[in-house]
Amino acid sequence: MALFLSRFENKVDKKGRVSVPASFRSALGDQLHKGLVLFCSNQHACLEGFDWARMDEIGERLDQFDMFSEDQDDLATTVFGESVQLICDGDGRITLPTDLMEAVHISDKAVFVGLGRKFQIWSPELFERRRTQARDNVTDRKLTVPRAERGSHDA
Amino acid sequence: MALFLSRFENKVDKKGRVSVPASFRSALGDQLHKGLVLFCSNQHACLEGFDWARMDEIGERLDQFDMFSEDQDDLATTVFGESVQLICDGDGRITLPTDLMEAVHISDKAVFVGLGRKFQIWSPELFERRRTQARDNVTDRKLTVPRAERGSHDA
DNA sequence: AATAATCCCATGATATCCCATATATACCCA
DNA sequence: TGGGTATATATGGGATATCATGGGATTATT
Repeated sequence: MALFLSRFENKVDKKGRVSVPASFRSALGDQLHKGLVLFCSNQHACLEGFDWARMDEIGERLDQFDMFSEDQDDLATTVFGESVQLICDGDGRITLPTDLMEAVHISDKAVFVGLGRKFQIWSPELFERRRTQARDNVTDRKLTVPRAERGSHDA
Repeated sequence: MALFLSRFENKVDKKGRVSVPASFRSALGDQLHKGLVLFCSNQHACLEGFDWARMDEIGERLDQFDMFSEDQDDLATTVFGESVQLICDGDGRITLPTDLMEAVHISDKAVFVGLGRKFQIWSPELFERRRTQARDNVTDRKLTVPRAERGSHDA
């Protein structure tokens, strides 16, 4: 499955187009033609991006909730209801919907941040803040990558 | 899995290219084509390098967190967001990104230090300092290599 | 027809490929 | 053992391809 790495700051032109980093595109492999799925993060002022395979998996995981549970509905509504599918054009660009851009304060520059299975899109200013915050959390709370195989770890 | 050993001082040309030591390359084996993953160390003024399999594994492990957990995001942002994937060219060289070079004060020479599962890249001057410091720590504190099987020692 | 979305091509910058050379190490044969 | 040759590795430079980006043309949309 796709693995998204490192950071890229790309320009957003006046039509709202941004180049998806080439390495992200190649990470998608043959999933590329299905495009990306974007939605507003619930935690941060940024967009979250996934490939289709991952969206499928999110569906699976939500299925583990009790059917008709409120939680499932809430999550499904924010994740699936709010998400958009964007196809790359011939030059590897996507056009960011204006409402999403406004929601996360992106105007003329966008930072793509690889987070492994997913990636995020930030305004450069907000990401700088987020970057130090994440780093501080990791050191303060001594977070480490969990060992293989154990059950889910959460805060 | 790859084992990185010993030290090599190689030149960095004006394009930012360095030869990856041949022994490191052969340690990578068939992982070579996927390249190396580099990022700034949190402890020292140096770069840390892993093979791709290792990165994949970290992605795998982070997957065990609940989706959208804060901890997962913090870790992923610092681990994946800060790292870069570098592919060796036909002559076994990588081009170091300028921002990484500046961060660890590498200009025209780079020292590759094998550390077993990972390796580090230093500027020759800083490494000399680090070398004596590490040696002193080991003798002062009588450090030894721990036995097998116990808990994971990870970044 | 007016507006927006998509496609297509041009450009500059950067990174990648390819070949030439130097240097060191391993190898071979007398 | 010694001398010489072959192989691998490191390094330099120029040609080539890729990528990000801008602008215009073309097609949908209503």
